[in-house]
Amino acid sequence: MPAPRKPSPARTTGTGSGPDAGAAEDGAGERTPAGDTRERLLDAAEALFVEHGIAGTSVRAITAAAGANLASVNYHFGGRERLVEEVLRRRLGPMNAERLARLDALLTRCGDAPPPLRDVMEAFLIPALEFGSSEGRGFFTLVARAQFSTDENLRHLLLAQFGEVAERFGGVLARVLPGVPREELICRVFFAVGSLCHVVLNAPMLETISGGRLGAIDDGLKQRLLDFATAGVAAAAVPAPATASDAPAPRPDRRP
Amino acid sequence: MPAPRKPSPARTTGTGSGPDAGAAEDGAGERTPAGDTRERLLDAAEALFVEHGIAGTSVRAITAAAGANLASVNYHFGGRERLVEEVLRRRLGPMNAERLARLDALLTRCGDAPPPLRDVMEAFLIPALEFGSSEGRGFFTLVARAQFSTDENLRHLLLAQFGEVAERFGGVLARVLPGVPREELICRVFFAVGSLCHVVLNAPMLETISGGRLGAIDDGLKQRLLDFATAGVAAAAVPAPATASDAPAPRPDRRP
DNA sequence: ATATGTTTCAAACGCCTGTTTGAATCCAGC
DNA sequence: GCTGGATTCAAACAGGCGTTTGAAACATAT
Repeated sequence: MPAPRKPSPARTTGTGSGPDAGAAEDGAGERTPAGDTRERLLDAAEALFVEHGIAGTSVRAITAAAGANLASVNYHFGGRERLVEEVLRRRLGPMNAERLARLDALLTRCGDAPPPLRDVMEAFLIPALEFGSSEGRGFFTLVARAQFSTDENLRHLLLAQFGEVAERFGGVLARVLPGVPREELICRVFFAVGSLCHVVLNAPMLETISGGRLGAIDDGLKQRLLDFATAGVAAAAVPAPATASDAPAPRPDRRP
Repeated sequence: MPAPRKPSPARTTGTGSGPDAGAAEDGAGERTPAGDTRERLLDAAEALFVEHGIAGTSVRAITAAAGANLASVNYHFGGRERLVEEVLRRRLGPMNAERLARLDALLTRCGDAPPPLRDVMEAFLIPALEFGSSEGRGFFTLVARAQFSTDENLRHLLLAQFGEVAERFGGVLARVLPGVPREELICRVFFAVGSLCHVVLNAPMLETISGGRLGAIDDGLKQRLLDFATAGVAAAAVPAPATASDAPAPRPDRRP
């Protein structure tokens, strides 16, 4: 019996009498009177995940930080794993919504003309960085970590939430860089996400490398990342595979 | 007693009679007759770390895969943590050595002229990708994972091994892109490392996103990463911080 | 005041982890 | 053919983990 869950009799899911049940909402909305504990658990878990990683945070640590009983995680969520998912889901939606909102605002502002690439990248990157430093207090660290984790379950969750964002931005980018084939665009945005995650997770390391001159995710660093990603995504379509010749591949300088 | 190590009497380090001892070499070189087990442990650990992550691999799994006794890890290395370090150290040296060798070869080939940026980036990126796909069978996945782990110990290890590489490449890059301030260069290479790690760790995810058209770390993907990183590192020095104006910042097109 | 359903609680369970231990085994040197 | 150091082995240890349990506490409606 390798499956560690659902072992007890009579109780089919979770701990049985708990309100965990459905994946999305529990029907009653959030009018639960003592839903207090649930929220405290989510907050405590998020904070601890950011600091010690998901795998490095125990249910005991979470409940202790939340001032709740050890069993409360199983009661409210039906298990540790489902709590993790809920922590991610809670902020992933708003974050991606802001990305899309910024993109919409940009498109509106530009009318029929294709928007500047840098602004598109900004709409994509900045929300992640903001969620990662001020509002959600480093939430994107969590996303980045989940991205690099070995847990297939988490990665699927991220991929699912990411779908609409990828679709919309992909479409706009194809319009901004009409000469670049679709799969090339996918690649480049993928690369940019890598840089983004690296910054969010390893900003302290950057501080060490630079001897203290860099490190904090401030406006300067944001601009630098934006510059880097913009230039990378805009790289020439199909550069010469040859190595010896110099020529950094002449920029098409395409712009309507 | 929070410290889990060195609890027993008479034995000061590790399990006592084991040959682990010093951090670097144990003086006798590698002429140990039955050093066979030690090597098998390292190989098995590396393979399992690549597949299931470092945190997700138990000493029991390693010893089982190596056909060794459970206690052998403690006997030969003095503990799980020291085994992890050794697995990393064993290949990190050669990998960075190849980076430097490629850089030297490039410099020799170019004589007094500053080498093309793309070739410099290639000397930096390709060894990691090769170690990550053919020779060391995905070893760089391990480095990338350690980079993103919460384990401060591991990250310090990486940083230490990375020192000389950073120094040398930083110097050459400063010569190739004389207009870009040092801290800007550091940042950009840092970003490129992020892309690199993302590719190595999440190539399967790229496959999902692209609908199967991309995914394997083949020559095509390597070239794409190289293009992206080269363009990003070569981004204009200090672009306008304004957002609305288009102008992807005119390329200085500096080249001697 | 009683009955009902929800939430909290302390305690335990079973499992897996890294490590330790002391005896068994191997293998050279004499 | 012993002796002694190196290596392997099976077994156990202590501790942390996620989860379960059944009763206590609470709130609410009748």
